[in-house]
Amino acid sequence: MIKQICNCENCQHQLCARRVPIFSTMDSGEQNRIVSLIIRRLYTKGELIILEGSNLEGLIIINRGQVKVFRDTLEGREQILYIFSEGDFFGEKNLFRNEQATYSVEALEDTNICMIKKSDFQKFLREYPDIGIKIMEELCSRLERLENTIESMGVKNVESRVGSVLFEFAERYGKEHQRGIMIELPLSREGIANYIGLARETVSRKMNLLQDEGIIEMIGNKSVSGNCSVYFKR
Amino acid sequence: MIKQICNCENCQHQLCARRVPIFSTMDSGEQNRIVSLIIRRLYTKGELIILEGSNLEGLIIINRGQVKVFRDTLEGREQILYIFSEGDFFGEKNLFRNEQATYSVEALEDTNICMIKKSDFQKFLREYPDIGIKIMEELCSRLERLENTIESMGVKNVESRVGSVLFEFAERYGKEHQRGIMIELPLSREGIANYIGLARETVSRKMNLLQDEGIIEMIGNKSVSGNCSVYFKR
DNA sequence: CGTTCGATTGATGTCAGTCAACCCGAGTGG
DNA sequence: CCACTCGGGTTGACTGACATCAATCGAACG
Repeated sequence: MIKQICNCENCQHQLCARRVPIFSTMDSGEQNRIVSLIIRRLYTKGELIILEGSNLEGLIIINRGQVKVFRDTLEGREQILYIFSEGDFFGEKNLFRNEQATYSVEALEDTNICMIKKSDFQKFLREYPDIGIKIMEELCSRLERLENTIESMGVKNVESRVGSVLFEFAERYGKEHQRGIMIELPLSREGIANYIGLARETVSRKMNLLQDEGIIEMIGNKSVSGNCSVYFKR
Repeated sequence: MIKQICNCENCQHQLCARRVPIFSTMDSGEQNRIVSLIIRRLYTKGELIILEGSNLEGLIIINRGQVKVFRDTLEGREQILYIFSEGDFFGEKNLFRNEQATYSVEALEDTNICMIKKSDFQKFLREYPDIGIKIMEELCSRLERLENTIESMGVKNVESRVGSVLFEFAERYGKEHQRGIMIELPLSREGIANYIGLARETVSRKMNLLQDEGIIEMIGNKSVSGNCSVYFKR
């Protein structure tokens, strides 16, 4: 069996700088400079990476794993804002302003992160405008995703909202399969509910409905170790 | 009486480059270079500036006036995403990617805009990384606003959603007044409804409720020439 | 085998959307 | 000056969809 990921410190560092889209335009000498500045951390599933209201020390990039970004609302509900995985970054809001985090971040699975201190990163940003452009592109696509979310939340048809979120997961994590696109859901029913602002029971019901209509097919409904999977049919 | 705004072409150009936060870090020589590249246009109230799906030629900056950014949904509703006014910019999404506009933009009042062609702007961006940083900051605060919107849409308490949007307007357009913060609403009831995803009647009812509770006070309810105003009480 | 936790299902209540009527101020035109 | 229309705002009654509450199920795990 081939060992797919080398676990030594150096390779992980390399991976981080090389795999991440925002550094992709730099040559390897420049990437090495970044590598030398990176601080690594490992979080286990369920661990809190950032607590809403705390201070952020720098830009955080996910090297391996998956996290949810969320807020706990006054009403006691949890609103999930983003699901981030390998290559995604966060903490960018606080690179310039000195404000507290506006959200909490929790590891959905065991997760390796790389951190670049605010001051270091600012230096790079001025030296390599292309990094800034990459970040802008990413921020723009996040804006677009949030705009889509708001549109679909404003338009109220709950069933299509559930469909949309499954479709979003299919695009990001789906694998081609003869029966359709196979998705390992990153979230439980409750998680999905918190992502799109519904009650968990409603998500349950609507997913059954989508299955009855032949749009999706659920497999291993119950938690087989992680969440259930879904086929998005063609 | 002092003429507050000079209407000659040059001054308007100057204003545009000087007033806009994203160019604020440049010295006047650099600003003049930008000025020379700007294309100006005037739109009258109600006029469409951008149609969803059309091609964008560059970055657009609002010099004077106010616009709404929205999408027409399949269900026949209009979802307003942003209200932009003097100094705000849009079209940034298409500076790098060559995609069609994902929203329409309409002038809410007579509006002067300045446009910088995509290619010109990209050059500036690479020359002055600070511009990029300013844009990133602005994109981040838009993200934050959308995140707030999503949280409040997900959390469903309709009355506080109406309150939040009034508070947002108060922060952006409010003037101090002995009775509270005076806001000239940029949107009609229907507009507000389309902004936060409610029915116009519901907005009406909830605003009355907020008034009964002594949180706001409405003046000149009916359209006296533009929209009604509101005091946000202390 | 019992416990736990997520998912499901059913019954019920509530709140916002919808439909319809009406109000009111502003134009308009005779 | 008055009658008319027009458009936004308001109000009331009704309805339906989703939240809520409660019970049950079923897989995983000790």
